[in-house]
Amino acid sequence: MPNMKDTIKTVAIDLFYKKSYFASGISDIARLAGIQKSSIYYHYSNKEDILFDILNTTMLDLNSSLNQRLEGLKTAEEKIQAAIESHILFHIERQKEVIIADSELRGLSIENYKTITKMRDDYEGKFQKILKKGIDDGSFIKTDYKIISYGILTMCTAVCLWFDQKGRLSKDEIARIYKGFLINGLKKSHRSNSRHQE
Amino acid sequence: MPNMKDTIKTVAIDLFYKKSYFASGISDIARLAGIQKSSIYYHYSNKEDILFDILNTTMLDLNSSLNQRLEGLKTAEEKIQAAIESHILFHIERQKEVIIADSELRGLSIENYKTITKMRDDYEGKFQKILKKGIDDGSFIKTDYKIISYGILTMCTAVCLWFDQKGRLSKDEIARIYKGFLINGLKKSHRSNSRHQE
DNA sequence: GTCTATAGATGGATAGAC
DNA sequence: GTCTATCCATCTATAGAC
Repeated sequence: MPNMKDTIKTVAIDLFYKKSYFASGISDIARLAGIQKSSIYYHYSNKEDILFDILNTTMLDLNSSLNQRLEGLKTAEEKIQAAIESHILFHIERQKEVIIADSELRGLSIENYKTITKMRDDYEGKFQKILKKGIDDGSFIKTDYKIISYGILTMCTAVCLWFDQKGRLSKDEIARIYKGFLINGLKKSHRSNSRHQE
Repeated sequence: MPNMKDTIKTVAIDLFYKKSYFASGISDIARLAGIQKSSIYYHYSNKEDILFDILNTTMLDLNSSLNQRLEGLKTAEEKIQAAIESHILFHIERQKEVIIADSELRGLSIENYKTITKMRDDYEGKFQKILKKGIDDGSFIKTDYKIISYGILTMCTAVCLWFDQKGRLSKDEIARIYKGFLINGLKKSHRSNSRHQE
């Protein structure tokens, strides 16, 4: 039994995803929510407020998903695998919201913009910390960890753009393939390993 | 000496990049181009026509950049390196346009949408063909070449989102780092190589 | 090829009744 | 908490003079 504020938020997510924020009108939201457009303003102070609510919730949830998934893990390799998996699964499960988060930041006021990008930067920082540790302790190849963090994150973020619920592969299979590829790219060529056979 | 149509296109690229397509008005474009808004309609039949012109040119140029760069190359490894480099450099050199191309497809009519996505799919197909060849001939690890093509392409596409002209690294350095990382991820662990020392 | 003028619709937002 | 009614700004696009 969702209250009206949740209903408004849900239809707004749908609209912003399908038509973009600026192409969606308050009247569109009201029509889909089944109320008059003036009633929107009882729940939200203006249009941007709806957008901010969506982005804020999304970033908070993204961040706590990562924190939960990392709990108790020790090595950089374990951690980066868990972080990659968490990021991919979130970007599939919350497809519409993360697409909005990735494309509608221009709809925010300067202040709100800073709030959201700060959360995003903190989140990225956690990936960078893991990568740096793995490079420093010799688990990963020597590379520019900042640039590679952008690479990994944007590659896994973009899954939300092409993932198809009815497609050939499940979200878990995609996470597995990406993890394998990325870990292979991060690790050295194992020539120093004791194993000499596959 | 640009003509007025080019001027309109240039300021539209700037506006659509900064404010998004739907948040940009014909009056904004006219003001920046230094003419009255009605004069826009002498050069373009409507607002969408401007967007389509931008996207069409961008896709044509992206595609021909790739074709030129691939000319004469033989092996899958040579080809994928060249393709990655071409893709990254284009996404830095034409930053504004590719950001529009990646976020404003919803502004197109069904017909125009099909035209642009067809060009994008053909372009992606070239990457997939190279990857498949490399997997089949044993140069690359056995993996899902379609999924990995999305990974490589979206990772290199997203460079346009974070690249900073005044930043620490040049576009060539970024291309080199990404190429190294991706090739390392695509190739086997060399355990069968004759070299046993770094 | 660019102008002035304007049509006609829709945008976000507010006032005040219930 | 939702409604009706309305304000005013802005939007895309067109007509017709120069």
